[in-house]
Amino acid sequence: MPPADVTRETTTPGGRSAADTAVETIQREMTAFARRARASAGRMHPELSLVSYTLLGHLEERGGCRATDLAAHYALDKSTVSRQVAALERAGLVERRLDAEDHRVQVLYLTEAGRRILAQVTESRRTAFRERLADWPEEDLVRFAAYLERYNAWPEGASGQG
Amino acid sequence: MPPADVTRETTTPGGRSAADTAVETIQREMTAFARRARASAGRMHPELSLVSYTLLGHLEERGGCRATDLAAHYALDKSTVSRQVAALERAGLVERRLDAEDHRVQVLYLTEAGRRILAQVTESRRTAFRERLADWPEEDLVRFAAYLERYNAWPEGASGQG
DNA sequence: TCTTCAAGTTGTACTCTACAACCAGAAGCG
DNA sequence: CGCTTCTGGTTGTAGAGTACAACTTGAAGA
Repeated sequence: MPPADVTRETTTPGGRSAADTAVETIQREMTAFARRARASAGRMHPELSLVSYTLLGHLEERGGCRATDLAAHYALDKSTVSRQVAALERAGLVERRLDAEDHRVQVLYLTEAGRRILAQVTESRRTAFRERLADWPEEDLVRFAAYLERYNAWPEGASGQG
Repeated sequence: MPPADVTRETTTPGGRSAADTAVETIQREMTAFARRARASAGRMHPELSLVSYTLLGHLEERGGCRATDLAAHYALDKSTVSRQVAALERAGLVERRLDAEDHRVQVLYLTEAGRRILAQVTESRRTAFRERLADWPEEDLVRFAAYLERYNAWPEGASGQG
């Protein structure tokens, strides 16, 4: 693990910049988080997987979109989305309506049940997050949120993971 | 989505505390990250899944441990760990040695090949992270890293996700 | 019209995962 | 000692999530 050519200010006694160490930590912690998230989400909400949850969330936010848009936005294969959507439809959480303009596309909408489930899971997730972040000073919460947004703003197709 | 009874200082014009909004954002962004991480890690390093990677990493860090320890540490079923370890052994990345004391346990060690692959994937992941974080001021990197560590320090079994 | 493109579906296969049933060695206890 | 119980690990089975390839159907252009 060579020190690499970062040209930043601070360096620790070990010759490694503080930025280097921080990047290392960010990598490790993001990885740890990712590893656990899916499983623990599944344990908490067996009725709605992490993927289904985010798909429903996107639908709610957009108010309706095409399967292809979901695939592109989440970097999933269209077959995967097709099956996910089919499952959500079977469960009565989304409905599809043929586009009047283009008969190939079907626009997806949340049903009432879908909206309800989504709100319910969102609320329970919110509670869990709130509990977890309960003793953080507001200032830190705001900064952490900003960092995450900035981190995730990285374009989907780029090389960085996540 | 009711405002909920948070009793913190700042409130926005909309009557929602800044802390509330921040928690919301943290939840959304962590979820988004988790959803994408596994797939993108898999695309980047087909030779070493995210799970295998973290298992090898743990082995390197600890210098050898039991399958049960891995299962406990990562909240995985022992059967899952058993199969993962079997695959890693087939690939020649780890080796098992029977414990002299207790003939039920097999202690796992990284092989040379395992150490090499791990270093290689770590390096390539590090590069990707570095690229992604290239234009962050050092101060922000350090703070972000600290926040993540603090966030992940939440005990494994607790209700918060991740 | 003929070709090419785009949206979705279906067949197939692979990985990760959990749960349950099981085996083998260890430990405690009569 | 011998029985029960506990612990570490493997195997059978099943299900979710995913990708890739092949296909269908409708739209758009040459």
